[in-house]
Amino acid sequence: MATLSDVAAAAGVSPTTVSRYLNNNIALPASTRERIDAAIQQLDYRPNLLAKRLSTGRAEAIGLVTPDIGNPFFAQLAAVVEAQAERYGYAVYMTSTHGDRAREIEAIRRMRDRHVDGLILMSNRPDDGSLARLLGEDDKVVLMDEDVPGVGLSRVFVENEVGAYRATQHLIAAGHRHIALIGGPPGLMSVRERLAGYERAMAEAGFAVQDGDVMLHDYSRSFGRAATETILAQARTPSAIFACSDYLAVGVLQALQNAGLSVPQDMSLVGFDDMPFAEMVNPPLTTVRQPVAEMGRMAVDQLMALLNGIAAAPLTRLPVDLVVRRSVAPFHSRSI
Amino acid sequence: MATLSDVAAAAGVSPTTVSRYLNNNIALPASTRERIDAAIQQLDYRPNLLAKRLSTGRAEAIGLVTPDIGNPFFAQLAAVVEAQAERYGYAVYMTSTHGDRAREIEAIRRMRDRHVDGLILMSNRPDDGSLARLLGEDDKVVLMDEDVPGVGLSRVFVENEVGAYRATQHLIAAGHRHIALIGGPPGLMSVRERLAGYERAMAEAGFAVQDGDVMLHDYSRSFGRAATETILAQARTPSAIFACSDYLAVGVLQALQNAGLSVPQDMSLVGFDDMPFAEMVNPPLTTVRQPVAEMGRMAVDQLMALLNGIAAAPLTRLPVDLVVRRSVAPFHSRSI
DNA sequence: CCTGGCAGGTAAAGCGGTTTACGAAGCTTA
DNA sequence: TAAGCTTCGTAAACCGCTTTACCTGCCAGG
Repeated sequence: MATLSDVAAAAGVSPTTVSRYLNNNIALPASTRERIDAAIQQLDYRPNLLAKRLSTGRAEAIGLVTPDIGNPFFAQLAAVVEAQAERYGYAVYMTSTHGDRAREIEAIRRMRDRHVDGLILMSNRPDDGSLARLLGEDDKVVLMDEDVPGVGLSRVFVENEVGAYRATQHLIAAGHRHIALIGGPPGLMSVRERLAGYERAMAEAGFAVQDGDVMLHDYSRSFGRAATETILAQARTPSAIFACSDYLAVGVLQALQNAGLSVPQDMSLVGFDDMPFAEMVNPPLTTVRQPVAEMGRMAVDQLMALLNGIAAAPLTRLPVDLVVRRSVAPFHSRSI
Repeated sequence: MATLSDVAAAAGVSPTTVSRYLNNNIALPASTRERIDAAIQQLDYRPNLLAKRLSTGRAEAIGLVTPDIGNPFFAQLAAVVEAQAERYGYAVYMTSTHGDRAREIEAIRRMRDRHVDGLILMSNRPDDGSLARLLGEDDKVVLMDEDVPGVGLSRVFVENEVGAYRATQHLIAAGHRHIALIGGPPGLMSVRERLAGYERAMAEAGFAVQDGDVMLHDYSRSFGRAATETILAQARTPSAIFACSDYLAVGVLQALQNAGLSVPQDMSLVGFDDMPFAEMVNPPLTTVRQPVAEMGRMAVDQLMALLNGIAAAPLTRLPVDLVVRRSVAPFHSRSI
């Protein structure tokens, strides 16, 4: 590989000159420029980024920490983040934490080691304070999707409360009065907010939320299934379910199918996220769409602002949309 | 940030000593070791990887080039690759090419720039030779899932032909004699091989493959839909379809549903890939499972072998499995 | 008492860039 | 004609670590 010095020698100038020329901080006459360009061309010179980075202290890379890059939601987000980062000329390091504290910490370390200039962090477990402590010392971090309470970082979230409110309202408008909620880990911001939206809609409509109507555990398909089975075993079953994620909703769907019930005739269902598979399941799922593309872009934009020393917005809330498909039907009394 | 020299000064030794101690190539008495350890501890020293890399020339990172990290198939693969690379102490740079030649080339460039030590490359478009030319000069590259003809690189593929053969046989065993195939881009290795497996099964059973029974275009849902519409418009419609990807199969499912036909009663269907959504669609899709976890692991293992100067296997073929769900029924003549 | 070997280090030259500070030559301009 | 400004550049330190080659003192063996 040709180095800067090789180019300089070939062009008959000093390495300084070539470096400054390439970084646009020197004015050179056309003849010199041409000699340098020719040398670069001829030697097929490409700057060694490792050296550049050491020298400038900038890695021109960001880190993306996700719970699981194999999950379509995070994968989509990752795709957008990568595309947007690329527009700024930044590369993206990705790492999956698998809900593991050690790996979250490791990812943050990597940033400190100048592996990356900044970090976009998605967590999916309630923090016990250790993450907050670790992040407290950093500032080139943007939190996306889920909160880490107690740190003064820039955040990009969606309107969880409003989304849940609309989803519940949609069910209420269809005539449902007894609506169950199945949600993720208690303590997680998204869960709290979605629960709050549901409760607000129920309260405004004057409907009671009873014991056993709210089941929180995690955002998995298997919990959707288990929770549904529990619900069906109750004396008074609801006529509709609001599942706080599409994964949960698919679990609900499976449990209902196993029980010989059909959606939406026997049970109405609304999900959250609008995962790619939401329109492929049967029936196509009515759900709350998260603006994945915008989230990713916004997170990168905020991070770039931080890296350039511009104060980023402390909190961005992106709007969600109710996507009406075919998993909700008007309420009609029937015997389950 | 504390540097190596700071540690050395604090421990009363030279930087050389600290460096060699940390890299295990010096034998030191316990007292010195303890002084160095204490200094590291106290200064919270973490080596600057950028400097280390420049010095050693090793990035301890690999690149993963995928057509689209937002696609669940590639996302799953990415997750496995990342996990496996981590076990070797390597970080992963990911980039999506969006089927774009320029971005593929850019990704390969990045490796040359020593951004990464090696590359795992997944392409999804037939190469016109430009990729092969570019790769011809490299050797720390492993090809996964899809071929780039004409380069002498290590490859990790699945048994496409066998998978298609089994899928077709499964339909034949159910009594189907007229089976259509819907596939991806002609010219792509996976397409050619899957087509070959289908043709072999048909030939062995003594069934003709007729004009209009094979439709190739791309691996998208929309083509699955379009191809199915074309098939349904034909005079003689098949009783079963083998879709060369689950995305295609979902498109087929939608087109059939739109036409008022149900699967598997009116049409049997087998997919390929076993995407996460394959068991969520209705009916759950019978499909050929690719061993995603093994592919990813194997690709990383091969790459690590290359990086350590060990010759990697030129070609690894991983076995596939037919996953029987509910989209295939015994043939019975009926009027469509 | 000399020699050789081992334990316990160190100096210094990279790796390939960036950046600060400085300077020579040539041209104006008063 | 001297002062001053451009124009066109350069020398050298530095980023933080690795690595090669070497050095010093001490002890054992002959």
